[in-house]
Amino acid sequence: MDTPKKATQMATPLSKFEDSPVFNYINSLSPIKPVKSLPVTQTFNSLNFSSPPSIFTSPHISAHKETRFLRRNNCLGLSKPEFSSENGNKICRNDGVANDASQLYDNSAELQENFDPRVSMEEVSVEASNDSKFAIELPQALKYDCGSPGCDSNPCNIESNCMTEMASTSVSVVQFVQEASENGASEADVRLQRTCQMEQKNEVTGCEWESLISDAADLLIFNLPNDSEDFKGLMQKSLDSGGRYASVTPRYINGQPIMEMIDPVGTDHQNGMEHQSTQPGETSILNDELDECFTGDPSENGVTAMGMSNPASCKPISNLHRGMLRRCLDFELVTRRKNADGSSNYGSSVILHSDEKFASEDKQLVPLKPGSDSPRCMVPGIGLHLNALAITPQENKNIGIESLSSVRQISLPGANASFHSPENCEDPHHEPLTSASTERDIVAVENGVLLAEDASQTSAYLAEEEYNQNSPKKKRRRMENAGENESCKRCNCKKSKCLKLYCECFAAGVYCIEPCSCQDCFNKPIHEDTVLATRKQIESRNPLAFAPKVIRSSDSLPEVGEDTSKTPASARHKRGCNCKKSSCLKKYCECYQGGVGCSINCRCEGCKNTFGRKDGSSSTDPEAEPEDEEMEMCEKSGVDKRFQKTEFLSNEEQNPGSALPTTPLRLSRPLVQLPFSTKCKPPRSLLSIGSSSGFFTGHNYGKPNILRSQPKFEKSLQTAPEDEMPEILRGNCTPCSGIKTSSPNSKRVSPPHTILGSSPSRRSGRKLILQSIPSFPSLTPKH
DNA sequence: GAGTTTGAAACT
DNA sequence: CAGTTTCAAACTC
Repeated sequence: MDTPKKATQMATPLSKFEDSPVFNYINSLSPIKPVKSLPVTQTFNSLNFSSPPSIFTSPHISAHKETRFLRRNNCLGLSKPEFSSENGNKICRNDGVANDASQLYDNSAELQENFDPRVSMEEVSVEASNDSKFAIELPQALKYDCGSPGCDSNPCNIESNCMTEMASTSVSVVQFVQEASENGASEADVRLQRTCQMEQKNEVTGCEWESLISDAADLLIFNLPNDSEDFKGLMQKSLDSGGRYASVTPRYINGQPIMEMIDPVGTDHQNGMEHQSTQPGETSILNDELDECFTGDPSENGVTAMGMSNPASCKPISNLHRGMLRRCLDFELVTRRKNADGSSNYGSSVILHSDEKFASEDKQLVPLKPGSDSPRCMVPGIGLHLNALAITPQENKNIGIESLSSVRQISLPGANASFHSPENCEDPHHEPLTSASTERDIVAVENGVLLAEDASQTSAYLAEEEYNQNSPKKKRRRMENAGENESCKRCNCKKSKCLKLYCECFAAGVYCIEPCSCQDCFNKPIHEDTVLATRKQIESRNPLAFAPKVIRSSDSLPEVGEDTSKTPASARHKRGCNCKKSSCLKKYCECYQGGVGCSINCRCEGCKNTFGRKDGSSSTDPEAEPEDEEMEMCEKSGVDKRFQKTEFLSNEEQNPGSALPTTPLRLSRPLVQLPFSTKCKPPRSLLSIGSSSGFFTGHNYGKPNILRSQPKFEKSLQTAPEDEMPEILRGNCTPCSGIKTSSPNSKRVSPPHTILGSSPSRRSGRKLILQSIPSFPSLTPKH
């Protein structure tokens, strides 16, 4: 039914594409048929930055990423919307929300055009296959992505539905979805199933898919708890599809693989070999992103993906999951919490969002990678937001081991970690209570919308998480300290039961995990209620209790004028310190610890804060005082400070504006994470952040990296000559700014400084995020 | 690793 | 709001 239409539609678009020089170029490049499709995709891209086109658009990695994000978001949104509402249109819209695609969706004609290219792609690849496949093909492709990991027929259907929706055929899609949900007998479904089966044969596993499949109908329904799982599946699917799309297009361009990907079934026709490679690649796309984060080399992604063989397919899937998980960590945590032990429900939906955001924004998700990094570190270090990240590592491990099936587990451990699962501590990750909660809230409340809102939001969520972590300087410290070794280590509370701000974990909004040496700890998922209640109490007393302590002076702080000059980062400690003996030259001083200069708010005595004295001497003016000592301190802390500052800044950016106690975290997280994403690589503590940061682009990268590195740097710096340190610090400043900018919503949106600082635009973005995001992670998580 | 120092958080 | 106590991190040895 739809297929014929599509075919017709396709024809038009194809012609257009063919006309385009790009198309011709592509054709010339790739002997494979797909070439046509490629050009088309590109054209689409140019035409619409939106998701569908983007998916196909191979062109730029970034574009892909974006597309991924968009798509993911779309998918998510779609899935949710679909579930929530049966209207395909709505779904499309939701998808479109994140991306321009929405417009496309809105306009059937546009959609068709966009789709057409895809279809054309499919056709090309599938040509042998029936026209009807076109419509199906897209879905298949999507499925492919999802399915590659191991899709079940059902999942495929779902995916296909999503894809179709995503693609364009809102109506047809809807029908498909409905059919799938209802009967799953639609032709498209059948084909999809076939494709999925094919894929399954080729690739292995799709453990999650199984669940997804089983839940396909449910997914449509999407109920909260269980939905989470479904959501995950959906999200994953969507994500996968999205990611694949993006990746696919390029691949197509590069070679047939893409085509294959698109047409699992048809692809076989073309080249089994390619298929494998492509599939892996596709699946790997997301993985690649993740991997990129891990490896830090986006460029390699493609290679890795390609390199991945069938066996890899499984891995890729796992990777995908990782990405999903990572991104979703927070959400998962939340969901897990909700579900409590019921591991079954993941906050998948939420997670997906987060993941999507991360992935989308950053393909770099690297943060995810963090997982790859040392899981431990990730978990512990990350803290909340970070936690998620931290968790991710574990997740990654789990994922790797468990594979798709493990997804739940992974998600649980990783994302939820914080939420943890049932096992409080065991969950290694603390999870950012807040983040989890926030995620949940978001998911539950905003659902598709939030998701759709986009990566930016997701980033925001992440930022929140980060915030949580960041806000607690301590966490960073831990992270840093633990950094490499102790990453896992957290608190050592003995009397506070980890339910007071004395506890870094609690203060950070994360659950205590194994690394913690706390006694009688109640800051565990098991005691979620208690934790939340306590948090509320504390917040009731001091709404900003969980807000980041360091704020960007420029933005929120009134102090700004003064401090800005003082503090390198232009960040200040909200309350200021009361140091009397440390001269604000040790970490006892929160200002120093935070890498910010002391401000008017400080009541410190004998302030020698290298970052900026209360008097006005700026950190930049270290000479003023004991430079030597300070320098050293600075260096050590300097690095940290940088991080902290950057983080703080980001936080502040988020928070400051927020200044709102509750919300801040979320914001901060996203920001922080973004920067981190770039870091992906090594920084443990930051890992989480890094993962999030992945979104950010260049600027962010630098910052994130720095942040991550901090811990290491600190150590190294400590040992290193002072001179170097100062430089670093100096460098940090810029990085920080960059980070700031990037951090908030996502790199894209904001320009660095302006955004961070006071720039309204930035705020607006953040605000949006904040709004969408539940207030503090900690509180929300539970209920 | 144990003990001390420090300053924030919590309490009054 | 100020003073005191409690607490855990930071620091030192």
